[in-house]
Amino acid sequence: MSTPRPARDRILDAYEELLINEGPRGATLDAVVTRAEVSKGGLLYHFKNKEAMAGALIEKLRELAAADLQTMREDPEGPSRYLVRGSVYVGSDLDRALIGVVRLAQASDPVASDLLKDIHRSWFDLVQQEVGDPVISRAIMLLADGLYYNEGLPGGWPQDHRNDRSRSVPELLEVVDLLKSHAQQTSA
Amino acid sequence: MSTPRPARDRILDAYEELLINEGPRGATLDAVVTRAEVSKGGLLYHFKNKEAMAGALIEKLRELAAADLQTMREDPEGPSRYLVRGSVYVGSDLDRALIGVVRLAQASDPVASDLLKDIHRSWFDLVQQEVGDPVISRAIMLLADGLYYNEGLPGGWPQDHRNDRSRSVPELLEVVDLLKSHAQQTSA
DNA sequence: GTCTATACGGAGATAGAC
DNA sequence: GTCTATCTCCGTATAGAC
Repeated sequence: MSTPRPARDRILDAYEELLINEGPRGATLDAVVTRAEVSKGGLLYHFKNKEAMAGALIEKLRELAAADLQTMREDPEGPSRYLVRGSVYVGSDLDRALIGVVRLAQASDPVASDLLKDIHRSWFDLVQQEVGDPVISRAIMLLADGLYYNEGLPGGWPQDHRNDRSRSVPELLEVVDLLKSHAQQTSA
Repeated sequence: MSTPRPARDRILDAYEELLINEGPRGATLDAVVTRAEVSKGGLLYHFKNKEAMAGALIEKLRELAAADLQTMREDPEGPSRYLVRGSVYVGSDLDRALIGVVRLAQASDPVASDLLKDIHRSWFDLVQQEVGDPVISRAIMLLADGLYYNEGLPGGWPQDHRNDRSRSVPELLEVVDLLKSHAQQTSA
């Protein structure tokens, strides 16, 4: 007998999922309500309106991202490799919240955009601390961004399945190492 | 006395612009109609419905992309550098159509996704012909993708204005050259 | 804490006048 | 070829019952 998942959590998960798969347009209250198996009134008890629901998702991402940043700082492989590794969508809580909020940002939600900006900047700062050279750091960031968009966003680009995700990551990590070592040579 | 721009063109331009700036959600018939300065009936004379309007934009992109691919093939700097150069949004016809269609794909339009897939694959094929190594080719593609998303999509990621676009491109082209030269060493 | 009923507006689309 | 008028549906939100 597992306790049924609280309605509030079911609602937020459903909203997140719909944002990812259908986009902001598809993430209507009706759709959320159906997916979460609550009534419209039930939803609106937990979240005053749609904006409040988006706000809750954004807050959730803020917390998950802060925790992840700490992990990134402490990762023995270093921030660059951690970042690229983490830029393939595997459906973790962080992945889902992140892509959901990206969708909101794409729909011109300024709070969502601001948070993403913060997160992205934190990543960049860590990478640059490790790598030194800002141009190489930027190239690594772009590589990770491309990866995220390529594979994580349904319809963002083609998900080109010739390149099997799991196989291609170690190869990309070698490219990252190549770039890092070049940055060291330059600074020396 | 310049002849007024035909209504059909004005409509398509307005739709494109709204897709880019407001997303599919904001690109309503009402909004298009206002921006293009036609009536709703006028719009629906030229395009039977919203889907037809999207279809026209997709066709427009198909033609622009085909022409661009030819240019890419013939560019003396080679496909890789051409691609990265072209991956900063400068508001060309191709840029605008491309981002517009990306938005449609994000809203789960399968025709839009398919076309983007084709375009992306064509780019990859040219890059790989030039570079040889598939992993390096992929890294270059990802770099270009990241660039496009970073700078081209309002809200996609942060547009981090610390990195001035125009200044950063030549630096990134050097990274591309670095990757290319590494691919040659590997194959030798 | 969750439900039903309902008001309200916005968006897509049709019919037909000019 | 472009306009106005109008219909319908869907999505958000409120009120109030259980």
